[in-house]
Amino acid sequence: MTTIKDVARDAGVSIGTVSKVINGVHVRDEYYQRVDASIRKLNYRVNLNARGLKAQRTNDIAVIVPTLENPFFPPMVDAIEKELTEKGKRMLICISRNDRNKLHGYIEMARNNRVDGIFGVTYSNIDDDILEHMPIVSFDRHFKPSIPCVASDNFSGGELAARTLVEKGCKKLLCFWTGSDYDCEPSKRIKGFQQYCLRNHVEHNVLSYMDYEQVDTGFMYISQIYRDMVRNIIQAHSENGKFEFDGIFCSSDHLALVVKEELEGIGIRVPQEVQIIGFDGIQIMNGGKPIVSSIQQPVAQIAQTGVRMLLQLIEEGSAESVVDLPVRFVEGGTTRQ
Amino acid sequence: MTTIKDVARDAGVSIGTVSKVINGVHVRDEYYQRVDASIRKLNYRVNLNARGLKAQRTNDIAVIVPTLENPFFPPMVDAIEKELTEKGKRMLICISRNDRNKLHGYIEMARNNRVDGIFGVTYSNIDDDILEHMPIVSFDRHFKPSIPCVASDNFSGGELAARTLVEKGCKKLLCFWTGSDYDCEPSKRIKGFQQYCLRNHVEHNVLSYMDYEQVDTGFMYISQIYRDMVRNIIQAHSENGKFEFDGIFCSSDHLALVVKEELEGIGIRVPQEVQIIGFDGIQIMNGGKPIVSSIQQPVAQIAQTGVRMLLQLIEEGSAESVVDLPVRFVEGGTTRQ
DNA sequence: ATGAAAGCGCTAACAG
DNA sequence: CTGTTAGCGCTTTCAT
Repeated sequence: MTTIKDVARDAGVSIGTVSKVINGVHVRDEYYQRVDASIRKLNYRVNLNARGLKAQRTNDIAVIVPTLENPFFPPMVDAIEKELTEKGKRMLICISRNDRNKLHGYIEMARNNRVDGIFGVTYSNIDDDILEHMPIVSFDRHFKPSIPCVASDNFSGGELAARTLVEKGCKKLLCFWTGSDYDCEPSKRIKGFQQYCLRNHVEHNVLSYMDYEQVDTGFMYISQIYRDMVRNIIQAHSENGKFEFDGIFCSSDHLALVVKEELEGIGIRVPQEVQIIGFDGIQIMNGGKPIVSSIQQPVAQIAQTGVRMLLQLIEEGSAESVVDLPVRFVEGGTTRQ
Repeated sequence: MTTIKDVARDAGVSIGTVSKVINGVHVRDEYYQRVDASIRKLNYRVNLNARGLKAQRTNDIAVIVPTLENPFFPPMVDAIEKELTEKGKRMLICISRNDRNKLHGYIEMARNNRVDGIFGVTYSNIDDDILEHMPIVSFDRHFKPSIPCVASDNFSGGELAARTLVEKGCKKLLCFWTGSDYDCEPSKRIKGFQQYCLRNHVEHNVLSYMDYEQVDTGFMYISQIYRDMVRNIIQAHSENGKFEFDGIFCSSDHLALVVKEELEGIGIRVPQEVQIIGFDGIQIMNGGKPIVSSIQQPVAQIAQTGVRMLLQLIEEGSAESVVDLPVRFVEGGTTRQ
């Protein structure tokens, strides 16, 4: 492997001069030409281990996601990768698979490997102390006050869902929640939903199903438990083939899809009898169309903002949380036109 | 940041001794205890830049995928990550987005950054010379003879699809191909399909639609062109609400899904009138069930085998292609029980 | 403007 | 078995 030394020898200049050329510091044009020619000729590349050793950074960012099986995450990873690449960073991906130990292992590894920072798109609990001295930005979750968080405007999302359902003719709303625990940003959706209903005197209820270990991280996709739970809840609120509510706001598109299927399974038509709005705006495998009517999160903007925050955190030591990225309603067939 | 030197000073031993402890070389127990204590006390971590500089490797593997929007890739990435993590490697993810320049940039970056090897899950063309001196294993594709390839037993997959359709009562088969060009492993599916039909005297045809720039890499998901193409082909082969074929083998689950939708769109029932079998066995967002009847690729096994090959290539300088990983038929509602 | 040289943290060869 | 030390490739200060 050719090193800076080889280039220097070949070009007949000192190592320092080659280094300057590499790093864009001005040198005499004649030298520049010679060095440039040698670099090409010898097919020289900087050794980033050496550079990182010297500079004490790696330009590597670790992105932690719980899974790629939940269709919300791949587009997110995609967007983050795009953003990081543009900033000249590399992306290390860490799939925690909702295993606390695995997650800690990753963070350990991240510190070990001296990644410059972490973008945490994950709902797992993390011990506070393990996060010390590591630039980290989290999506949707407040690990601790010192860790900035990026998120959509979940509160407005909840409001928007309720308002949209009402505007589309619903009289009795349900907020159906299977999700992360209450100190996360997403839980603000419930509050937004409730506030709209209260202020506008809309009859409503909130049903919540939690499982701190696996809810809403994608692992329930493969479990029948989740579907059974949905079915039971729907049956508990149905009578004579009629569902108690005519508008449902679900905590995720996945839940919305299951709810839709289960309602249709007992002969209730969607959106004719019951309208459903999910959250996320997932479009995967559906030709660019949302899979259900939904409150769509601005994935690209989340990635962009989160990466900007993280780089700022790395450079300047601090960054402000941004938790109001704009959501929008998208039509996906589970609401009336 | 505490270094090996700090630990040595704190423990009252030489850095050599600390190094030995770190790397599991035996030292006097008393020293071991002291060093171990100091490491904990000072929260010491090995600097992988320094280690990598010394050892001339990084333990980083770059995985190149065209996109994460095609639901086939995330589970693949997931499986590769799992495998690499088990082997103590880190995974850098590179999303080429089907942009030749971007891909080359990545490979350049990979060389620049001294990743130890590349796992290429991509159909893009790559200039031969850029692949010199880089341990690389590719999925499904033969970049050049020296680059080992891992793939499913595509030929058997094609046979299996044809046989299954026939066994389920189909009389006139269609192989509907939108895909990679013919020198890829996947094209063997066509051959397997044809061989079965010829040997068993089954009436059949092959329709192929190619676009080297974007076919089957997921980018057509958002394009109407793809759907229009499918619609046109279906209409061209339909008369009086009847499709010319009663069994279709599609080159991907995505195509199968579109075909199904378009057939149903003109009133042809699936699987009653026409049965469809896709390829891949995608289960995303569908509660563990395949989205269509399909020939399923053994993703975990592909990842496992590919990683093993890559590590062998890195360690020993060479590895054999494996292109016969077993596929199986999975029921997904588009074939009769 | 250029070159010489120190040193980033670690490993391994060698001397003791 | 332990300590000393050279050197991995690079950047950067400091003379020149």
